[in-house]
Amino acid sequence: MILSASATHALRAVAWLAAHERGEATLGRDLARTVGVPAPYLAKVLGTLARTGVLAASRGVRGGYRLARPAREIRLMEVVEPFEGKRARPGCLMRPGEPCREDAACPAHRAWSQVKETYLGFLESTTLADIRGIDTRQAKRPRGSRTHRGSSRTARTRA
Amino acid sequence: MILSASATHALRAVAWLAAHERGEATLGRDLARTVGVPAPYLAKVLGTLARTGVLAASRGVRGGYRLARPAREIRLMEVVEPFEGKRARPGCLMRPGEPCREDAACPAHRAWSQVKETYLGFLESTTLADIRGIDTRQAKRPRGSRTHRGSSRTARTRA
DNA sequence: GGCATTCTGGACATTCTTATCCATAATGAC
DNA sequence: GTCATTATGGATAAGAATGTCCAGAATGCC
Repeated sequence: MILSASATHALRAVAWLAAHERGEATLGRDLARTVGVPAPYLAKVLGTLARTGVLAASRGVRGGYRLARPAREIRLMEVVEPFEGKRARPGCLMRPGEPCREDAACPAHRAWSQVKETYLGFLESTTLADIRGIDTRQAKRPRGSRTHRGSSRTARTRA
Repeated sequence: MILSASATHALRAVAWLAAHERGEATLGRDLARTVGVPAPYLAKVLGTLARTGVLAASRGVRGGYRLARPAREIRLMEVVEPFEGKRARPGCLMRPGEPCREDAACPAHRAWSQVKETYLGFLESTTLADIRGIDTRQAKRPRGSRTHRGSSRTARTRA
């Protein structure tokens, strides 16, 4: 997964907007339906995106959301960062919060730097136009399959 | 950050053990001190690691923890996975839970695959022996600097 | 102005992660 | 066997992420 649920919701909603740009704005509840996320929650996410300047929101009868700028001027990082916080820009593997120190060089240091660079590079250089082709709709779930979380964690009972 | 706090704790504790292998076992509280994590919590993490077969724990007077196997036979993935859960093995960018579909190919698909491969490759191919050189000790914090989290999230008040 | 429509904002509920506390079981030394 | 020592397990709490609910504000149309 890597990205948080909110960041993924944001990405999917925004990708759909990029793929279906037309004159009219898209309703929040319609976005929620195609993305497969509860509408009241997506509303929060969309609100953040509007404050950030990724989306332009308009109220009233013909209102809704649309991209604030052309798709190829919006980078994924911009969409994701407000929801990922610090996680969007990974630091040192062993001392989170501190920047990687070159002097503590070890085989793992180089490898980890490459992981970070690939990850950051992806978010910084990919734009919504690049994602446009993706089909954002949620696959219909098998009805009542709660994604099956938390089976192998610290708190687990057995093994 | 990318990795959860628990996974990072685990990594640091285990890396220290790899770097300081001697005859004796290391006490849980000593590990907690060098890693800079509250001892009662690290205990849980170490317990999980022991159940998983990464550490061998022994109780009593000369007890403590040591690596269950030689450092170069323990891969980072093995240490991290019990704490990262699904996140350890990232899936499709836009449809978390579902595997990436090649037929939905788009420029972003290739780039994202590369991110995943770099990340997975790092965890799967790096062993504790590779990390041995790292200095695991926590940098002394400026006294009362609570890492400063959660300033720019969905719930934030302004901007 | 009045009204339906749509986003906005705040409070609240729920779940997961992180962290703490304490009793208990295992171990080795005597 | 007794004792100090050390890990183990369960209950619990604080915090963040996620999700829900509802009143209110803006907008366009009549």
